Amino acid sequence: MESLLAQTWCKNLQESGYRLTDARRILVDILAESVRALSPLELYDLAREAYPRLGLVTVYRTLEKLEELGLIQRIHQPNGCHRYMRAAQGHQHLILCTLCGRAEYFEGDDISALMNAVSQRSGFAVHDHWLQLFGVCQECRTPETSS
Amino acid sequence: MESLLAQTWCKNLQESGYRLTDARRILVDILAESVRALSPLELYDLAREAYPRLGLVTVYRTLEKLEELGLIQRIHQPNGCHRYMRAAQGHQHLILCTLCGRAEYFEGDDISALMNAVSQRSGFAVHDHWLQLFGVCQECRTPETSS
DNA sequence: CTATCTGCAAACCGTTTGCAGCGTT
DNA sequence: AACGCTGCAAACGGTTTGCAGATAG
Repeated sequence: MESLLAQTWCKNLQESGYRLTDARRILVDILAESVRALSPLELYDLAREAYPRLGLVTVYRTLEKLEELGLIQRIHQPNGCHRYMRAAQGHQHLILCTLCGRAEYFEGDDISALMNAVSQRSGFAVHDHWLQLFGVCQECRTPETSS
Repeated sequence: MESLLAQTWCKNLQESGYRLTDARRILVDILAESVRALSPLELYDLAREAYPRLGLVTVYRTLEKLEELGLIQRIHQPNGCHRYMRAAQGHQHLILCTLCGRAEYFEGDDISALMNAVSQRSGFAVHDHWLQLFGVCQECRTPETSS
């Protein structure tokens, strides 16, 4: 039931001094497994199927800890709401399906050259950047073809 | 008092069937002039210096109309709050000072190649993208040098 | 004169905090 | 047994909506 990634995350939580509870195990399980970036509410609904007594607050507090440990990351959307997804490995960027939230990472590293150029020209000390694509994933475009 | 850009925006508002009120004139004036991306509350405070009876709600409603007309655009920040700034001309991207909100546009057009590549590889139909840099502007780095 | 715009108050939504009791370690 | 974690309820901050009166056209 519990994926390898989920197990790693649980161990990571414990080794960081956090306790391993039923609520956390279930949330970690869903997040580690998901190909979609999930909003706190979506995650809450999914988790409650397996664990109905879960509270929304616990979802927020767990997301906070997982993000702090660098296991997941917060993803911004045009509408202002946030979703969460397993963290990028190294220098990856995200493409997000605006219909279902499916998210995939890709590499696109020529950004650093651009950052330097802009840094020079504008006088800004650039210390961070967002590169994120939005679109519609294959599954959402071909409704009945894939399961 | 009223910049050329502000005049254009006012005319644009009127031609779109909106009425030109004192509140709108002042808000347009500040937004068209500003080198900083402003939060609704900042804009409200600035505008109230000239027009104390202004309500925050009017600020939101005016921002909504100006954005709808494509004159300003909503800018997302890491913390989740929004700022507003005159809209990009053509294919420009933004660099934002995380201290004062100063914002400048730059061109960086090789993004479209990347978009196509990712589109092919992932099966997503990409229809939008964010490229935004964050940093500290010259003025914020050298406090007393510039006025 | 009419329709739009305004400001106020109150609703709203996602998120955070305080607290008493429960569960891990 | 001790402390962290949980769920509830209530607070919070940014934004939106309903309304009666003011104002642009």
